[in-house]
Amino acid sequence: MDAALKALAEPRRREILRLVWTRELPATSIADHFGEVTRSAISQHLGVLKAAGLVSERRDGTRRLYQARQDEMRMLRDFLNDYWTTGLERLRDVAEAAQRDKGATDGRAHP
Amino acid sequence: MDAALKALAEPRRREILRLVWTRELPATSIADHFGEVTRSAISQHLGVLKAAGLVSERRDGTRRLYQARQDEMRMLRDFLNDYWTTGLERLRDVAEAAQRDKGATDGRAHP
DNA sequence: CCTAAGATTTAGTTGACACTTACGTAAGTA
DNA sequence: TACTTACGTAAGTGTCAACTAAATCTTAGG
Repeated sequence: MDAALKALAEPRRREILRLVWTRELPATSIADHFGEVTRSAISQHLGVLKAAGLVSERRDGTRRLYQARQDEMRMLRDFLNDYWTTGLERLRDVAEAAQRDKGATDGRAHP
Repeated sequence: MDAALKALAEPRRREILRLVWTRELPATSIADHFGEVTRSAISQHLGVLKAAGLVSERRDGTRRLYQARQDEMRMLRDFLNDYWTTGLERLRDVAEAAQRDKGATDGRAHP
Protein backbone atom coordinates (compact mmCIF):
# COMPACT_ATOMS: atom_id res chain seq x y z
CA MET A 1 0.00 0.00 0.00
CA ASP A 2 2.73 2.35 0.98
CA ALA A 3 4.75 1.21 -2.00
CA ALA A 4 1.83 1.70 -4.36
CA LEU A 5 1.18 5.27 -3.31
CA LYS A 6 4.85 6.09 -3.46
CA ALA A 7 5.05 4.61 -6.92
CA LEU A 8 2.13 6.74 -8.07
CA ALA A 9 3.68 9.90 -6.69
CA GLU A 10 6.03 9.96 -9.68
CA PRO A 11 4.44 11.42 -12.84
CA ARG A 12 6.55 9.32 -15.18
CA ARG A 13 5.35 6.15 -13.53
CA ARG A 14 1.75 7.26 -13.81
CA GLU A 15 2.26 7.78 -17.52
CA ILE A 16 3.81 4.33 -17.84
CA LEU A 17 0.88 2.84 -16.02
CA ARG A 18 -1.44 4.52 -18.43
CA LEU A 19 0.47 3.20 -21.43
CA VAL A 20 0.08 -0.38 -20.29
CA TRP A 21 -3.41 0.04 -18.95
CA THR A 22 -5.22 -1.72 -21.78
CA ARG A 23 -2.48 -3.70 -23.50
CA GLU A 24 0.81 -5.42 -22.97
CA LEU A 25 3.86 -3.52 -24.15
CA PRO A 26 7.55 -4.45 -24.29
CA ALA A 27 9.96 -2.29 -22.31
CA THR A 28 11.45 -0.79 -25.44
CA SER A 29 8.12 0.46 -26.75
CA ILE A 30 7.44 2.06 -23.40
CA ALA A 31 10.85 3.69 -23.32
CA ASP A 32 10.41 4.98 -26.87
CA HIS A 33 7.45 6.96 -25.65
CA PHE A 34 9.72 9.01 -23.41
CA GLY A 35 12.15 10.66 -25.72
CA GLU A 36 13.83 12.67 -23.02
CA VAL A 37 14.78 9.83 -20.74
CA THR A 38 17.09 6.89 -21.00
CA ARG A 39 15.85 3.38 -21.48
CA SER A 40 17.60 2.48 -18.28
CA ALA A 41 15.59 4.99 -16.30
CA ILE A 42 12.37 3.51 -17.64
CA SER A 43 13.57 0.05 -16.74
CA GLN A 44 14.08 1.20 -13.18
CA HIS A 45 10.64 2.75 -13.08
CA LEU A 46 9.20 -0.52 -14.30
CA GLY A 47 11.01 -2.26 -11.49
CA VAL A 48 9.43 0.06 -8.95
CA LEU A 49 5.99 -0.42 -10.42
CA LYS A 50 6.42 -4.16 -10.40
CA ALA A 51 7.67 -4.19 -6.82
CA ALA A 52 4.60 -2.18 -5.87
CA GLY A 53 2.42 -4.77 -7.55
CA LEU A 54 1.01 -2.27 -10.02
CA VAL A 55 2.23 -4.01 -13.17
CA SER A 56 2.77 -7.59 -14.22
CA GLU A 57 5.72 -8.84 -16.22
CA ARG A 58 5.67 -11.62 -18.79
CA ARG A 59 8.61 -12.84 -20.83
CA ASP A 60 8.39 -13.49 -24.52
CA GLY A 61 11.72 -14.43 -26.03
CA THR A 62 14.15 -11.63 -25.37
CA ARG A 63 11.36 -9.23 -24.59
CA ARG A 64 9.52 -8.50 -21.41
CA LEU A 65 5.92 -7.49 -21.69
CA TYR A 66 4.36 -5.31 -19.06
CA GLN A 67 0.76 -4.63 -18.26
CA ALA A 68 -1.09 -2.75 -15.55
CA ARG A 69 -2.75 -4.73 -12.80
CA GLN A 70 -6.08 -3.02 -12.68
CA ASP A 71 -7.21 -5.05 -9.69
CA GLU A 72 -4.43 -3.57 -7.59
CA MET A 73 -5.41 -0.12 -8.72
CA ARG A 74 -8.93 -0.80 -7.62
CA MET A 75 -7.66 -1.80 -4.20
CA LEU A 76 -5.81 1.47 -4.00
CA ARG A 77 -8.95 3.38 -4.89
CA ASP A 78 -10.85 1.53 -2.18
CA PHE A 79 -8.12 2.35 0.27
CA LEU A 80 -8.55 6.01 -0.50
CA ASN A 81 -12.25 5.64 0.10
CA ASP A 82 -12.09 3.80 3.38
CA TYR A 83 -8.85 4.47 5.19
CA TRP A 84 -9.93 7.75 6.71
CA THR A 85 -13.25 6.51 8.00
CA THR A 86 -12.09 3.24 9.53
CA GLY A 87 -10.47 2.81 12.87
CA LEU A 88 -11.93 6.05 14.08
CA GLU A 89 -11.71 4.81 17.64
CA ARG A 90 -8.11 5.82 17.38
CA LEU A 91 -9.21 9.38 17.34
CA ARG A 92 -10.60 9.10 20.81
CA ASP A 93 -7.37 9.82 22.62
CA VAL A 94 -6.75 12.81 20.46
CA ALA A 95 -10.27 14.02 21.14
CA GLU A 96 -9.53 13.69 24.81
CA ALA A 97 -6.33 15.61 24.45
CA ALA A 98 -8.20 18.39 22.71
CA GLN A 99 -10.79 18.30 25.45
CA ARG A 100 -8.09 18.67 28.06
CA ASP A 101 -6.67 21.49 26.04
CA LYS A 102 -9.79 23.55 26.09
CA GLY A 103 -11.17 22.43 29.38
CA ALA A 104 -9.13 25.11 31.08
CA THR A 105 -10.26 28.01 28.91
CA ASP A 106 -13.74 26.62 28.21
CA GLY A 107 -15.30 26.93 24.82
CA ARG A 108 -13.34 28.74 22.19
CA ALA A 109 -13.33 26.87 18.98
CA HIS A 110 -14.68 23.42 19.67
CA PRO A 111 -16.75 21.85 22.43
CA MET B 1 -2.98 16.76 -8.32
CA ASP B 2 0.68 15.97 -8.44
CA ALA B 3 1.08 17.70 -5.09
CA ALA B 4 -1.80 15.79 -3.56
CA LEU B 5 -0.43 12.40 -4.54
CA LYS B 6 3.01 13.34 -3.35
CA ALA B 7 1.59 14.50 -0.05
CA LEU B 8 -0.20 11.20 0.41
CA ALA B 9 2.92 9.21 -0.31
CA GLU B 10 4.17 10.02 3.18
CA PRO B 11 2.65 7.77 5.90
CA ARG B 12 2.88 10.45 8.57
CA ARG B 13 0.82 12.81 6.47
CA ARG B 14 -1.81 10.17 5.86
CA GLU B 15 -2.11 9.67 9.59
CA ILE B 16 -2.46 13.42 10.11
CA LEU B 17 -5.16 13.52 7.49
CA ARG B 18 -6.99 10.80 9.29
CA LEU B 19 -6.76 12.63 12.59
CA VAL B 20 -8.43 15.71 11.19
CA TRP B 21 -10.84 13.83 8.99
CA THR B 22 -13.95 14.39 11.12
CA ARG B 23 -12.96 17.26 13.39
CA GLU B 24 -10.82 20.31 13.65
CA LEU B 25 -7.68 19.92 15.71
CA PRO B 26 -5.00 22.41 16.80
CA ALA B 27 -1.45 21.75 15.69
CA THR B 28 -0.37 20.84 19.19
CA SER B 29 -2.95 18.10 19.58
CA ILE B 30 -1.87 16.67 16.26
CA ALA B 31 1.78 16.80 17.20
CA ASP B 32 1.08 15.17 20.55
CA HIS B 33 -0.18 12.16 18.69
CA PHE B 34 3.28 11.61 17.25
CA GLY B 35 5.49 11.14 20.25
CA GLU B 36 8.59 10.41 18.22
CA VAL B 37 8.62 13.50 16.08
CA THR B 38 9.13 17.19 16.76
CA ARG B 39 6.33 19.72 16.56
CA SER B 40 8.32 21.46 13.93
CA ALA B 41 8.25 18.43 11.72
CA ILE B 42 4.48 18.15 12.10
CA SER B 43 4.12 21.82 11.29
CA GLN B 44 6.02 21.27 8.09
CA HIS B 45 3.86 18.29 7.21
CA LEU B 46 0.81 20.43 7.79
CA GLY B 47 2.28 22.99 5.46
CA VAL B 48 2.67 20.39 2.74
CA LEU B 49 -0.87 19.15 3.23
CA LYS B 50 -2.21 22.66 3.08
CA ALA B 51 -0.21 23.50 -0.05
CA ALA B 52 -1.65 20.38 -1.63
CA GLY B 53 -5.14 21.57 -0.73
CA LEU B 54 -5.82 18.54 1.43
CA VAL B 55 -6.41 20.40 4.68
CA SER B 56 -7.85 23.76 5.63
CA GLU B 57 -6.44 26.08 8.26
CA ARG B 58 -8.41 28.34 10.57
CA ARG B 59 -7.01 30.61 13.26
CA ASP B 60 -8.48 30.83 16.71
CA GLY B 61 -6.49 33.02 19.06
CA THR B 62 -2.98 31.72 19.24
CA ARG B 63 -4.02 28.39 17.88
CA ARG B 64 -4.40 27.13 14.34
CA LEU B 65 -7.08 24.58 13.70
CA TYR B 66 -6.73 22.11 10.86
CA GLN B 67 -9.27 19.95 9.17
CA ALA B 68 -9.27 17.61 6.19
CA ARG B 69 -10.87 18.81 2.98
CA GLN B 70 -12.87 15.78 2.08
CA ASP B 71 -13.97 17.26 -1.22
CA GLU B 72 -10.38 17.37 -2.41
CA MET B 73 -9.90 13.80 -1.38
CA ARG B 74 -12.92 12.84 -3.41
CA MET B 75 -11.41 14.55 -6.41
CA LEU B 76 -8.26 12.55 -5.94
CA ARG B 77 -10.25 9.35 -5.78
CA ASP B 78 -12.03 10.27 -9.01
CA PHE B 79 -8.70 11.00 -10.59
CA LEU B 80 -7.52 7.52 -9.73
CA ASN B 81 -10.67 6.14 -11.30
CA ASP B 82 -10.52 8.05 -14.53
CA TYR B 83 -6.97 9.04 -15.37
CA TRP B 84 -5.98 5.73 -16.89
CA THR B 85 -9.03 5.43 -19.09
CA THR B 86 -9.07 8.96 -20.49
CA GLY B 87 -6.95 10.28 -23.28
CA LEU B 88 -6.40 6.83 -24.64
CA GLU B 89 -5.84 8.26 -28.09
CA ARG B 90 -2.38 8.98 -26.84
CA LEU B 91 -1.72 5.30 -26.90
CA ARG B 92 -2.14 5.17 -30.63
CA ASP B 93 1.41 6.07 -31.52
CA VAL B 94 2.77 3.52 -29.11
CA ALA B 95 0.47 0.94 -30.54
CA GLU B 96 1.80 1.77 -33.96
CA ALA B 97 5.35 1.46 -32.76
CA ALA B 98 4.60 -1.95 -31.35
CA GLN B 99 2.93 -2.88 -34.60
CA ARG B 100 5.96 -1.80 -36.55
CA ASP B 101 8.07 -3.82 -34.17
CA LYS B 102 6.35 -7.07 -34.87
CA GLY B 103 5.15 -6.43 -38.39
CA ALA B 104 8.47 -7.25 -40.05
CA THR B 105 9.00 -10.69 -38.58
CA ASP B 106 5.36 -11.51 -38.17
CA GLY B 107 4.97 -12.05 -34.50
CA ARG B 108 8.30 -13.43 -33.39
CA ALA B 109 10.85 -11.63 -31.37
CA HIS B 110 12.37 -8.76 -33.28
CA PRO B 111 13.71 -7.96 -36.75
C1' DC C 1 5.46 46.95 28.42
C1' DC C 2 6.70 42.35 29.37
C1' DT C 3 6.28 37.56 29.29
C1' DA C 4 4.47 33.13 28.02
C1' DA C 5 1.97 29.96 24.90
C1' DG C 6 1.13 28.29 20.31
C1' DA C 7 2.91 27.74 15.97
C1' DT C 8 5.75 28.67 11.84
C1' DT C 9 10.32 29.56 9.72
C1' DT C 10 15.09 29.20 8.92
C1' DA C 11 19.50 26.98 8.65
C1' DG C 12 21.86 22.66 8.25
C1' DT C 13 22.23 17.56 7.96
C1' DT C 14 21.07 13.19 6.24
C1' DG C 15 19.00 9.81 3.40
C1' DA C 16 16.20 8.66 -0.51
C1' DC C 17 15.48 8.83 -5.33
C1' DA C 18 15.59 9.83 -10.35
C1' DC C 19 18.86 9.96 -13.64
C1' DT C 20 23.05 8.69 -16.77
C1' DT C 21 26.83 5.88 -18.26
C1' DA C 22 28.83 1.58 -18.53
C1' DC C 23 28.61 -3.24 -18.22
C1' DG C 24 26.44 -7.93 -17.97
C1' DT C 25 23.27 -11.41 -19.61
C1' DA C 26 19.79 -14.14 -21.91
C1' DA C 27 17.68 -15.34 -26.22
C1' DG C 28 17.35 -15.30 -31.00
C1' DT C 29 19.90 -15.16 -35.79
C1' DA C 30 23.56 -15.84 -39.38
C1' DT D 1 30.58 -19.61 -32.84
C1' DA D 2 29.99 -14.88 -33.44
C1' DC D 3 26.70 -11.16 -33.73
C1' DT D 4 22.63 -8.59 -32.46
C1' DT D 5 18.56 -7.40 -29.87
C1' DA D 6 16.33 -6.55 -25.56
C1' DC D 7 16.74 -6.11 -21.39
C1' DG D 8 18.41 -5.58 -16.36
C1' DT D 9 22.02 -4.15 -13.01
C1' DA D 10 26.03 -1.45 -10.94
C1' DA D 11 28.10 2.59 -9.85
C1' DG D 12 28.23 7.47 -9.52
C1' DT D 13 26.02 12.15 -9.45
C1' DG D 14 22.76 15.90 -8.43
C1' DT D 15 18.51 17.10 -6.41
C1' DC D 16 14.83 16.93 -3.22
C1' DA D 17 12.51 15.89 1.01
C1' DA D 18 12.18 14.86 6.09
C1' DC D 19 14.07 15.77 10.18
C1' DT D 20 16.29 18.52 14.40
C1' DA D 21 17.53 22.58 16.70
C1' DA D 22 17.31 27.38 17.13
C1' DA D 23 15.25 31.68 15.91
C1' DT D 24 11.12 34.31 14.90
C1' DC D 25 6.32 35.65 14.73
C1' DT D 26 1.66 36.32 16.79
C1' DT D 27 -1.74 36.70 20.25
C1' DA D 28 -3.28 36.79 25.11
C1' DG D 29 -2.95 38.33 29.68
C1' DG D 30 -0.76 40.50 33.95
